[in-house]
Amino acid sequence: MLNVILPDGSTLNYTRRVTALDVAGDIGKRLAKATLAAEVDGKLVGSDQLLPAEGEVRLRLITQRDPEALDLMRHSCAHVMARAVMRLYPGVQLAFGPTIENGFYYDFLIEQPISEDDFPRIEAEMRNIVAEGELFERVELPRTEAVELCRELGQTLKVEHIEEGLGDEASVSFYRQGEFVDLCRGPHLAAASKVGAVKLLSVAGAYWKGDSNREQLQRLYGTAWFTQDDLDEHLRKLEEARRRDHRVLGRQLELFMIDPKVGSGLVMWLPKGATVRRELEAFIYDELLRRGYQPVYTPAIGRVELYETSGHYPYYKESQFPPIDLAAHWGEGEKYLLRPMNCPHHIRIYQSKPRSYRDLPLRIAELGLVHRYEQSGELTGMTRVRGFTQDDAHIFCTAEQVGDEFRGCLEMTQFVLKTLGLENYRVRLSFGDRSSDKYVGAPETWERAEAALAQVCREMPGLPEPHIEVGEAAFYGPKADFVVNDCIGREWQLGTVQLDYNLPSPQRFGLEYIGTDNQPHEPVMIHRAPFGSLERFVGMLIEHFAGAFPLWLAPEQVRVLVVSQKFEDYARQVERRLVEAGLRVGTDYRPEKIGAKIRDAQLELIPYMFVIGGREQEGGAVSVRDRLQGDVGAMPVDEALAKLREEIDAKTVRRVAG
RNA sequence: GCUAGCGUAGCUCAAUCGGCAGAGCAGCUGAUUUGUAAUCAGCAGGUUGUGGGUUCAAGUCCCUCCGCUAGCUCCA
Repeated sequence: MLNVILPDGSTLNYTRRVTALDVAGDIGKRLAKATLAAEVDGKLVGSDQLLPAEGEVRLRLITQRDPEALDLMRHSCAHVMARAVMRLYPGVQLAFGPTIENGFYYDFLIEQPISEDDFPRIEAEMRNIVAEGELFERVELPRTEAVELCRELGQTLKVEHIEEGLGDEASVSFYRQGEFVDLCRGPHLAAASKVGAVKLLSVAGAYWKGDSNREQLQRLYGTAWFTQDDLDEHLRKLEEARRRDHRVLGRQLELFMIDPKVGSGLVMWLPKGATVRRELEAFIYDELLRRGYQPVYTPAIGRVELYETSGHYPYYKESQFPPIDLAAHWGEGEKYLLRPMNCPHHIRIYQSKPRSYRDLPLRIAELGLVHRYEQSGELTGMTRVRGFTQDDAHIFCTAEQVGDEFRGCLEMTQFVLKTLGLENYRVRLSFGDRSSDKYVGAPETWERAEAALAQVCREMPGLPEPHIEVGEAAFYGPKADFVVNDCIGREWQLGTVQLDYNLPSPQRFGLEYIGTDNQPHEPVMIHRAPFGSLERFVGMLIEHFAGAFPLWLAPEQVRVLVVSQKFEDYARQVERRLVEAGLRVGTDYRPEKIGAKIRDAQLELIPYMFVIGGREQEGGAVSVRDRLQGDVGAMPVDEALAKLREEIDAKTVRRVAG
């Protein structure tokens, strides 16, 4: 006899074999109709799978309301799409078709390229399949028979996957829908008819098993929701993201440009973007000084030997601009590298004189310009570029000081992110993989460093529980990366704090300090660039604020508008006072109607407008128009000025969305 | 780097089957002197990304290179 325990504690007993769907049917007809799958003793299974004959099982029925449901439906949706593609393109080889955030994809090996023009056909075929409403039927086969089946079906990628990827499994499962059979762990919806509103989004290349030496597949991306409304809402969000694209806003608002004649991936900051950057830099420098960092300036190139010593040149040779070889041009001279990182220069500053334990921790900071030859397909706006400015610093300290210093880095990052209204972020701890030979240094050193990082993160007030990812570390040490959510929930990987026991070692630069025992010791290095690069950081801020920066960052903080050119003299007096008070002021003295001037200033996302006409001139006042609230009335110039000053000094973030 | 798509005026876009390159905004000139999201008129703006090919004829078809977009691979 089988004893089925439901989440509310009630139980049902069966002497015959039943499926989750049978149980749902015994509870209620509507529940049975709504049931998409089931969780049996914590494991997700199809609703049509037989429960054990006897014993006791905990059963939870999954309906649209459950968080797993969407994922399940999207997975079935991937199968429906694959089936549609196989009907339309004979000879297709199937690869993988998992769910992803908000949707799913499926990888196909086909000779003939699929383009977005083909989407309507594929979608139509998918609708046919959903209308046919066939059942997803689970079939378990012994490994050898499974291989045989895939061979018969001509699915050689699946054959390879069973033989190499699923080598340990005694049996493997398939899902069958009419003529369509696919290797799949499941579970699935009971039938294709439960698939909701679907839209194909894009097609792109992908490598078989993620290996760039293997076959290139065609990956079809789609999104799926239970209702048309949910789908429409999702498409609206995608549209919203496009509207905030920093590449579009960057051009519209004249913040930055990238010119192919100068070079791909090389950002030029236009005056308005430069203003935003300058304010951020000033803010960051203030915080660095407050926290005992010592700013330096060092050159953007260095001799190749320097990077051979650090190990970066051999390791990352392919992704650096090739050395400048003076000998090749002039018959004699050395080779220089456009620096791909700042640490060697800072290390040489450390080594410029003997260091004592009294000098430590030594914190050397620089907004350092570095260049890396990123692959052409990687370049994107300001977020992935070939020349960028790291908010870099290197901390040289004793092993005992590592915890405190690491904590200090986290604290400063928290403070800066909070100031910008970026309250949602996570910390990803990237650890080494002991089984890989990619990493340098002794395993004990790694263990110690990783334990220290994890402990500090866990003890840090206000910091979310860190996610640990093994195998993501830099080759010289573990790191903590900041992944920030912007106001529409997208993730941005920004900066990083990294422990380094490698560069100070005798095999590299051989750093030393004299300890209290009058003996030389090896310091530990911390690399930290909590915002990554200014380029990426500002790119993220543009999208986060949708181009409407808080007053302290806004390139133009106030625009003085005259109702008629008759009032220009008074307006110029007001303008002068604002400029003298340190505000960034623009003016509009065109012989235009006031409505047109306001419209232009609104579209340029200028936070405040001071409107001046006869009434203001008589009263020594300005009419203040707030970009967000509209007309807020007239007030004396001093009062308006004080209001703005206060908002600037407080670095107020008034609104990020919209 | 790979796969696919794309590249027309400063910007956003049009140009039927291969048949005289066009509009709006921005710009310039003139008129208008305006009270809280677009005043009117005129003018100018182009070797259709580059180089080659097919054709009587190429923005349109083919090839090369450059660039951009999506994704993959990479990311010190």
